Amino acid sequence: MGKYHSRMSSLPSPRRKSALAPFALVKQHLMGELSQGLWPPGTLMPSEAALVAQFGVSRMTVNRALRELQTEGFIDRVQGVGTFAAQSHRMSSTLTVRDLHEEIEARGHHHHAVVHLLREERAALALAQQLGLAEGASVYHSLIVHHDNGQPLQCEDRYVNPAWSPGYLGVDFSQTTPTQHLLEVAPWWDAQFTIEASTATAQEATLLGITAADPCLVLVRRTSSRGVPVTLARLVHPGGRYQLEGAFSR
Amino acid sequence: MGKYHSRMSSLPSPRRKSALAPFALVKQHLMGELSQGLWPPGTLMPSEAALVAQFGVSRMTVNRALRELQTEGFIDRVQGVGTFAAQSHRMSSTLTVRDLHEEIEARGHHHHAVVHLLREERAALALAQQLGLAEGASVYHSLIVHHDNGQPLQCEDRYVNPAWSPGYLGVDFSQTTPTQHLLEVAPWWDAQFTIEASTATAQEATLLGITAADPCLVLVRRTSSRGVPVTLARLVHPGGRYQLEGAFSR
DNA sequence: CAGTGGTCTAGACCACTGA
DNA sequence: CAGTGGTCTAGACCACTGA
Repeated sequence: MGKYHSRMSSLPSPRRKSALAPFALVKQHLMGELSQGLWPPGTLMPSEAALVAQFGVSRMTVNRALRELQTEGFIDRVQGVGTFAAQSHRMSSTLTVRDLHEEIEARGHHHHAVVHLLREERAALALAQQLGLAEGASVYHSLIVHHDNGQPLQCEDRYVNPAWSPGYLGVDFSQTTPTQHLLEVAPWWDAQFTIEASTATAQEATLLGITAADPCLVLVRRTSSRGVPVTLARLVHPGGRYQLEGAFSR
Repeated sequence: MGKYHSRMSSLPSPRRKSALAPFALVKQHLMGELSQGLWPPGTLMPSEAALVAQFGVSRMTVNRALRELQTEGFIDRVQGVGTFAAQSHRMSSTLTVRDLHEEIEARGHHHHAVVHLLREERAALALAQQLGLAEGASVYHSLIVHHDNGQPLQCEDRYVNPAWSPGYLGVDFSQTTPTQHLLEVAPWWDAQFTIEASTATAQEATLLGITAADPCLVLVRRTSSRGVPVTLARLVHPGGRYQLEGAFSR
C-alpha cells in the first residue's frame, strides 16, 4: 500500500512516465469487466471498501474511478445501497453546440443576420406552458435568418421569457446573436432538444431560399436557467448546408 | 478552515441538509464569474493555491471543482502553466445513442430486422482509408432494415473491419443487431459522427417504403476501438418517424 | 528555481439504506 | 445497527513550465 507515500515505503517505485495513474487503472479494470459481461446490467458491484482492499489504493482513488464511471453512464450508485452495473449499452455522445456566429467566423466565413421579426406577443396556451407562463402572458418573439457568406444557413424562430431578458426587444441582433445575449443574462443552462429531419414551413422556405419539399435539419430546443424556462427555439437548417458533428468515446 | 475536521473545529457547523457541498460552491462561484465575463476566454484564472486561500477549503476540494469545470469544457488547464478560461461558449450536449433494438423494445414496441445483404467485399480506396485497410482488402458489408411494429425505421448500411469480427458474416442479424454484436467483440468505443438532413438513395427509399424526395435523418458514424477502426455505418431514418433527443446542462 | 497542476494517502464525519 | 456511498482535510510526491 501507498506507493505514493514514500515516507513509509521501502520501494519508492516511482510511477513510470507513461503508466496510467492508479485511479485510471481501477477504472480500466472495471470497464474491462463490464465489457466482458462480468457484471450484467443491474448487478451489484463491489463496494468501495472491497475495491480498496483489492487494489491496495486509498478510498479516494477508488472513489474517483467510480465517480467517473458513473458520470460516463457505466454504473449507477446509490448512497446507502451500493454500486450497480448500468442498464444497457447506453452511450452518450458529445454534440458540440456552438453559437452560430462563432461557428461561422471560426470557419473563416462571414456571418450576417437578418432580423425579420422582433416583437412582443401574447402566449398561446401551448407556448405559455413550455415557458412556464400564464396563457396570454407577454412573450418576446424573434425570427432571424443567419447567413454564412451570404447564403442562408439557419432560420431561428425564438420565443423568450421576458422575465429573463426585459431588454430583449431592444437588442440589435444584427450585431449579436440571441444565443450570445441570453448566455449573458441567463447563466447556467439546462436544455432539452430534439433533432429531426423534416421540411420547412412555407415562410421558412421562402426565408431560406429553398422549396417547401427540401429536407431540413430541424432542432427544437427548450432552455432553462436555474429551473426557470428561458427560451424556446426552432432552428431550421437547409439539408446539405449544415451538419451536426460530434464524437463519443466509451 | 476545516468545517469537516471536527476534531479541531470549535464550531462543528454541520452542513445543512440541502446546502451545496463545498466543491460545488467553488464550482458555482467560478461558473458565475465566468458567465459574468470576469474571465474572458483565454484569461489566466486563479491557481489552485489561490482558491484554497480564498475559499478556505483543501486543495483536493478546489481540484475537484476545477476538474469538473474542465470536463464540462469551461476551462482549460495546463500542468506547469495554469488554468485558463475556455474559448467561446462551446457547449457539449449529451445525445443518447442506444442500440435500436433496445430503444424500440423500451417503447414497448416490437422490433424486427430484415437482412438484405451480408457478404464480403473488396474495399474501394475511400472505404479502405476510413477503415485503416489497404485498397482492395476484404471488408464485411451488411445492409439491414430495422422495423418498429412492422414499420421501417432505419436502414443500416454498414462496413466492418474483418479483423475485429472474423465471424461477422455468420451472425444471425435477425436475432441480434450489429451494434450489439460489435459491442461484444470490441469494447471501448470511440466514434465520430455527423448528423444531417438529406434524402435517401433510390435503394434506401425502396427499402424504407418512402420516396427519394422524402426528408431523412442521416447519421454517419465511424467507430474505433483502442484506436483501430472497427466499423463505418450510414443510418438512414425517414423524417418524422425518428427523432434524436438529448439534453445538456451547463 | 518557483509556481502550477496531477495525483495519492489515511483518516474522518456524514446521510442514507435496509435488516 | 452495520454497510454503503458522498465528501472533506492536510499533507505529500511528482512532472511540467518558463524565467
